[in-house]
Amino acid sequence: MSDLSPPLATAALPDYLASLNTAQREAALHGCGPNADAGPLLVIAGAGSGKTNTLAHRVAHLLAQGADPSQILLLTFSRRAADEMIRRVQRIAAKVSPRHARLAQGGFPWAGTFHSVGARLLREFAGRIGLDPAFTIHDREDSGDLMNLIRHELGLSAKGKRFPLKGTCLAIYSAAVNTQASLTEVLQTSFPWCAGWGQELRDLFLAYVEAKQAQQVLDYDDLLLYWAQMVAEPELAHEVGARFSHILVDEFQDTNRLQAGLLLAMRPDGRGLTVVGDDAQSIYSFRCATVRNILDFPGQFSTPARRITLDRNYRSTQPILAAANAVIAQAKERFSKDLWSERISGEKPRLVSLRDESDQAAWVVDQVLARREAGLRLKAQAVLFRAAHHSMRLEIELTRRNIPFVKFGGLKFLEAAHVKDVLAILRWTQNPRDRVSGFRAIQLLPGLGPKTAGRILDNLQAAPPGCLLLAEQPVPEGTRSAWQAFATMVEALRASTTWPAPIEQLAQWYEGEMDRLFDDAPVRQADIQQLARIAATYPSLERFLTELTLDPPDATSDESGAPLLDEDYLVLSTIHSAKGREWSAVSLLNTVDGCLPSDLATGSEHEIEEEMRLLYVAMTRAKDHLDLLVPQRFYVTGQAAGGDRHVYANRTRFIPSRLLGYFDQLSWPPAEPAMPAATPDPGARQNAIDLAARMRAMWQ
DNA sequence: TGTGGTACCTTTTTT
DNA sequence: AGGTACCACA
Repeated sequence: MSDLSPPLATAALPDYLASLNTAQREAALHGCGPNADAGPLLVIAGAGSGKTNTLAHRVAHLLAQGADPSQILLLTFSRRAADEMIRRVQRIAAKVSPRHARLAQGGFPWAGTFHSVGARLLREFAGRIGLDPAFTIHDREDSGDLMNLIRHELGLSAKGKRFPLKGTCLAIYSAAVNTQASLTEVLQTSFPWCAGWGQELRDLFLAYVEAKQAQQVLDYDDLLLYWAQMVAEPELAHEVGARFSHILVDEFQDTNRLQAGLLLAMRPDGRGLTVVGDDAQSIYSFRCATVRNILDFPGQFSTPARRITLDRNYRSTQPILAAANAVIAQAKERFSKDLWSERISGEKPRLVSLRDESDQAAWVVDQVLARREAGLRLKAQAVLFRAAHHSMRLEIELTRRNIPFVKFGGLKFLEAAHVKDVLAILRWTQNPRDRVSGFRAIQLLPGLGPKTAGRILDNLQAAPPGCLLLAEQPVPEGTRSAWQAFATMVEALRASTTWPAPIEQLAQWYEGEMDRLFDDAPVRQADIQQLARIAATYPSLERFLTELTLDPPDATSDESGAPLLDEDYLVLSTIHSAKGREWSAVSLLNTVDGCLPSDLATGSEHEIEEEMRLLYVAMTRAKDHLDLLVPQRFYVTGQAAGGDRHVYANRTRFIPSRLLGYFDQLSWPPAEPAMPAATPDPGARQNAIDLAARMRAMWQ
């Protein structure tokens, strides 16, 4: 190994680091070499500054220095980001030596999100912390259902509408956990309208926690919370920390206090700890992420962390960057850098005024096709938007004109009722104490509602464990035979030791019930088959359930299977889901006040600043072409088809007049003088509505 | 008492 | 596409 680490000052750099610039190289080499010390490192990496590449080089270099891949903890924002990182590490390692290439090929078992790594650690240490290693993981909806159940049991729903709804309760609970603040504090700062319910909420949360423990169920927050509690024990903290020679964290600006706390507990002196982030791209404060994590990081350790800034942008042309810099320069709390680029271009980003959302959709499609004619693949183009439903008109237009697209963000595969049904049965199979899943599963049968389901679950709970009396549960006469079939199937699933045979059996049973449960059963049936196919790629039921909950397939393409992946398609994405990605051409829909900033997020200065960062993130995704679209009119919902009630929208407040110089402005359709067509054209609108109806009719 | 149907509303961003 | 409120039927 010593021959791999000559004194850096005198030796030539290894070839595989030659492509990095000075700052990137310093980040990759930090703490390596004879006289260096591997103290904590903070990398401030601006948009498009080669952050992933730098981190990947650092990991590859650590391997070259003799680090063991199974001792590297690599925390990323999503499974996809982790995979991308590992692919690059493997490419770089291949340049180091065949031995290192093999080493990297073996994989990085501890690369993933905070939540999925937490789940792995907790299963492994379950015995030591009084947890059943077979615990199930509830997603947000499951957690909401359980919260609702408790809310009801405590009689809080009976007090009328004034008690917060389940979603709000869960949000309050989650905020308290993730910010590590007291309930009183959270209520005061974030939920002042619920402040009067402090004691009731405290009771509710206690009962919620007790229910989760009795059912051996963990929610998203628990994966972090149990992890944090585990490493709060010095002995366990040392043991867990010692498993990892290096800890690297990507997108550090989007971590919350709980996450920062557990890093610190595992690495009190910061040795071997690297965090990378960009305060200008912090867009997850609704998940309790705090920029303070980055700001406070250097000072947390006895020797302050080293700070390296990457401010050279390799992605965007200079005019795009100038506009983005001008937008983010308006931010009040801001502590870094202006990005610079050498990519000269005469093309400024465009600000396009359009009549309404239908024109916006038509215009975007025209532009996309024109660029494809000019040789730019659909895959190199993307359409971004603040909220998932903003792209609805565009999706209709794309479908009508036969242009393939993939949408990221918005409604998930796993949130569809039929997928949740199947998963609920599987979870109930794996963990009979999981009441939320059982509750949902039982009610799939005709004639069985909440009351009967509750009674059956009570009976099962009272019976000694392992006693199979599901089939004997009292159900109404008319349901008798259906119940027998259901009970037989569930018991067969429980007895099964093979995988994935059980899901085939379950899918078969469920498909038989679908005609009764849904009007549009045929469409949903395809999803069930897809789910079975996905399941078959996991080694066991437990792994399937855990990883599906924590790393759900996030694009429509993941659902519709492999065929699409080879084809060319346009990317539609929420700004949040576009994080870390880049395209040659980017169009941003609805760059108007009310959409960006969202009118639901203009309550505080804090929220407005975050909306501004969202615009910044969206703009910095573009390499060569950037269009910001400003539809002037929005038709009001809740009126007859073709109705003409509408509101006028203004350009986003984040691009005030004095910034207009950074953009080329144009209107579409171009004003046609002397043509009365500028007045509303009811015929055209009628057509648009008709198309929407035709889209629906395809599935009716 | 419990279930199932209908009408109406609302939909930020996500591990 | 889901949740909720309300009403009708077993």
